[in-house]
Amino acid sequence: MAKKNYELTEGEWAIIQAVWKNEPCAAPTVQEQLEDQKSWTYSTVKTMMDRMVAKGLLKTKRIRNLIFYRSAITKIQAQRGEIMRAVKRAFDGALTPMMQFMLDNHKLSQKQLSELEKLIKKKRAKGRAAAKK
Amino acid sequence: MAKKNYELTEGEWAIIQAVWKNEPCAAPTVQEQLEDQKSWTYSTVKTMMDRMVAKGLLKTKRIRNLIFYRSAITKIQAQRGEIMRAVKRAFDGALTPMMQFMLDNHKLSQKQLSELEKLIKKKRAKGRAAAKK
DNA sequence: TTGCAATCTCTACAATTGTAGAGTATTCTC
DNA sequence: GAGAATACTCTACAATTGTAGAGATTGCAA
Repeated sequence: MAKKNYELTEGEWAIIQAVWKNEPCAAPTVQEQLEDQKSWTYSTVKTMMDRMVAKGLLKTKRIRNLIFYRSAITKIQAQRGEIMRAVKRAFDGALTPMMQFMLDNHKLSQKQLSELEKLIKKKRAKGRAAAKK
Repeated sequence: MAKKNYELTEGEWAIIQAVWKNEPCAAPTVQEQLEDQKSWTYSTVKTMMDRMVAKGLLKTKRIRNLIFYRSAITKIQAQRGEIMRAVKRAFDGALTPMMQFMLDNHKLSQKQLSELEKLIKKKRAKGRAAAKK
């Protein structure tokens, strides 16, 4: 299947995070989970969840008269979607400029920087190894 | 002034990009600019632009019977907003994990990687210098 | 001066998103 | 088995966003 780009709304993010943490789970569980972040009523949560099912973000299984939800996309997919969205809109789809922007515009600590540096080195090494093969 | 976080919609991004490129400019100009990307009528563009004025994303100056628009926020601000949005929703507000994700999940070329590495080195050097002072 | 072209104003409408009440069904408890 | 508690269904509504038509204005060309 072609990898679709998922763009979740604010509310959908809140809900799917709760689902990831608890799946499979029923709507009331999710509502309780979110109670202090968002003060949504059960109705609100349920409505959103059902809309998310319609969109293919969640799926359900009914057991007796209870409905259990689980996620239909992974956190990775959702994260990728969010990044793609940002890079597409704000950086013409070019990832490196976006990363540069982040380096320049958000103060990272020395520790964070060195961590990133390490990561990049590792990536580069891996890339070179693959190229040699 | 407190630095507000701007979150533009898809359409607003298209429009403000055209404005940045041409400001100060009139609505018909913007509409023409976008004609092949988006096939929006003049009416559509004008409506969106006026809504953006109401939101503080654009500002206007009327000269005789023409209305000139210019941006009320910089590209940097808008980019920052887009990134903050992503990092907040998808990475709990933590920037480094987001950058790590990008490194891991989007294949960057050797050249891109080494460029980033260089940038990080420079940042670190600068950071250390500042610390010593 | 009369009319056309360019521009603006006003109004509208559908889809999406956040929000939730009211009523219905099911199940547990006494 | 009746009432209480729990979960579900259905319906609705306001704000935002994408979309645009119809009509009013105004300034220039003939």
